[in-house]
Amino acid sequence: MQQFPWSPAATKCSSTPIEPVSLFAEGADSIFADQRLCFMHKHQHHLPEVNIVILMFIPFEWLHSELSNICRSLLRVKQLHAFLLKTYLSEDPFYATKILRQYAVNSDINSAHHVFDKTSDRSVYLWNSMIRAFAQSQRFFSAISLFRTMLGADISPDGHTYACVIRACADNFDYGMLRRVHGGAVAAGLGLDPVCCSALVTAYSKLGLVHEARRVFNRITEPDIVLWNSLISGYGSSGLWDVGMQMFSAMKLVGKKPDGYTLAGLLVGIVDSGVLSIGQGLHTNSVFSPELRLRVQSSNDHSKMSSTFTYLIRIRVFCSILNPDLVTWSALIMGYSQAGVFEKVLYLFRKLNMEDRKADTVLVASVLASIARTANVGLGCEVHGYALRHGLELDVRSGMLFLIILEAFKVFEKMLEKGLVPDEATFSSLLSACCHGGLVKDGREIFRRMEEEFNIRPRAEHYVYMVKLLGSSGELEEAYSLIRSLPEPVDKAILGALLSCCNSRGNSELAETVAQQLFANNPADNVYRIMLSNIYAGDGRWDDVKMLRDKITGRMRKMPGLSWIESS
DNA sequence: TCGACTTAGT
Repeated sequence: MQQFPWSPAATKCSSTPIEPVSLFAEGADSIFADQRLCFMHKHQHHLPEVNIVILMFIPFEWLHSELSNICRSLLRVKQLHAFLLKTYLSEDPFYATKILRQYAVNSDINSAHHVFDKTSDRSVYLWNSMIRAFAQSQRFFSAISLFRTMLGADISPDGHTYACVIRACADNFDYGMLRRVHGGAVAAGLGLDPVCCSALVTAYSKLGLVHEARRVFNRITEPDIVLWNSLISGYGSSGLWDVGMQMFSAMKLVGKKPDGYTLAGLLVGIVDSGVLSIGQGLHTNSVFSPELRLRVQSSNDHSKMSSTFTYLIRIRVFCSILNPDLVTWSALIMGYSQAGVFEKVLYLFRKLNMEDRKADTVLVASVLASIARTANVGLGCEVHGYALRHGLELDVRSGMLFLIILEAFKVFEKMLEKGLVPDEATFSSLLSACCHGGLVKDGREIFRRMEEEFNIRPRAEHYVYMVKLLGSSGELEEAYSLIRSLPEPVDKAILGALLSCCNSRGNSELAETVAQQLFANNPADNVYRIMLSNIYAGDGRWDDVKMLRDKITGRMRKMPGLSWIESS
């Protein structure tokens, strides 16, 4: 960092501490045109004996915003760290915490730990950030052991400390540890701490123990918004979105204003439950009437429920929230998209745009993929146009497959007309198109013709398409019998496709059969470990879950959600 | 004096 000569402004004011801003105002900008302006610490006791020493030509505002924004690269964090080390600020636990967290964000846990070690004056924030860094990088035992060290240190853990550890327990599916830490929090007098309790509610929900979550919630006399949201999300992800709706009403009754988290929690539950994919029929305005809710709860015949119902819920909920974030928008848009209410999808897309928010690639891709199921080219083009205008086209090509759905069969017919002979690849494309469009009947027909009419033996990829196509439309048994007609060992991609369908359709019995088979033949494959552990979790077999999880390394240690546990 | 607890999707 280049040192600048003393500025006239600085010498003039040298007898009294000055704010960087006033220094700037006094015409220093010409001198510091290139290098912002000099700063000094606001606290008198930090100042050296000389009245003013210019340490660096960087303003606090800049430094703070640099430290608070997430640094995109490790190099940048290292530069900032090196900069701080040249100043007395590196001793300050506040700045040490900021740097530590930036290292953690960039997955450099060793450097984060180094910062922690080198900081002698450790605030609760510093401890918590280090514990969180360990937990988020899946170093569960380091997190717990640091937590234990903290218990013996001369600083007391607070609600956030316990929240970090509790979350780590849930992420690690360690129910026993969760109970112990919960007990510890109560013993430490944090049993009613709002932050700690929010984490507990989320953790218990994540383990499929939403009733336990509710018990934690019930002990709090005046739950804050985060606690409400945690519980509502817990119900949503546990398949009990209707209870979530009741909590939502209760929440408004006591005057708590819902926010984006509330809505996302509700919507996720509704979307997950598949209620939205149900057709038309019932028309009513009394969205929250007990009568209607009863009807919905007691009805197993989902076809009686209508998109009107969920549409009204959504709009109501949405309007009651002032400033929905992208997660909320996306949850809503995805809900409409999956429900097939595409005019709403486009309406919200435009609205999102007008509010100066930008849909990200995942949202656009998801919407396109789900429009693909309707094979509506016009809509697809409109959304695709949106993607192009926003420079998202590179990421959404998978969503554009719907065009090939429609075109594939036309091309195929033309091929035959011209006397061309289709080959294996031709049928791959056709079956792929059927998969994307959910065209079960066409798929079956093409698969049959392929062998009978054109004398082509299906390869593994053709079976994968068929299994996906059948499985995702609920024809699990048919998919399984197709597989059983094959000689052993069955290609793992085929079995994997069926397993994935079993999981998403909630058929745990068949899923376990398939998973065991896969697991036996492919012991090194993490994907099947995760799917299998998901099944074990559903049966509360936490020891089995942990055993599998311990063998998984890297990014895949993050487990999928367990939303079906409570409902199954 | 400042930070932190809760949410989705190909």
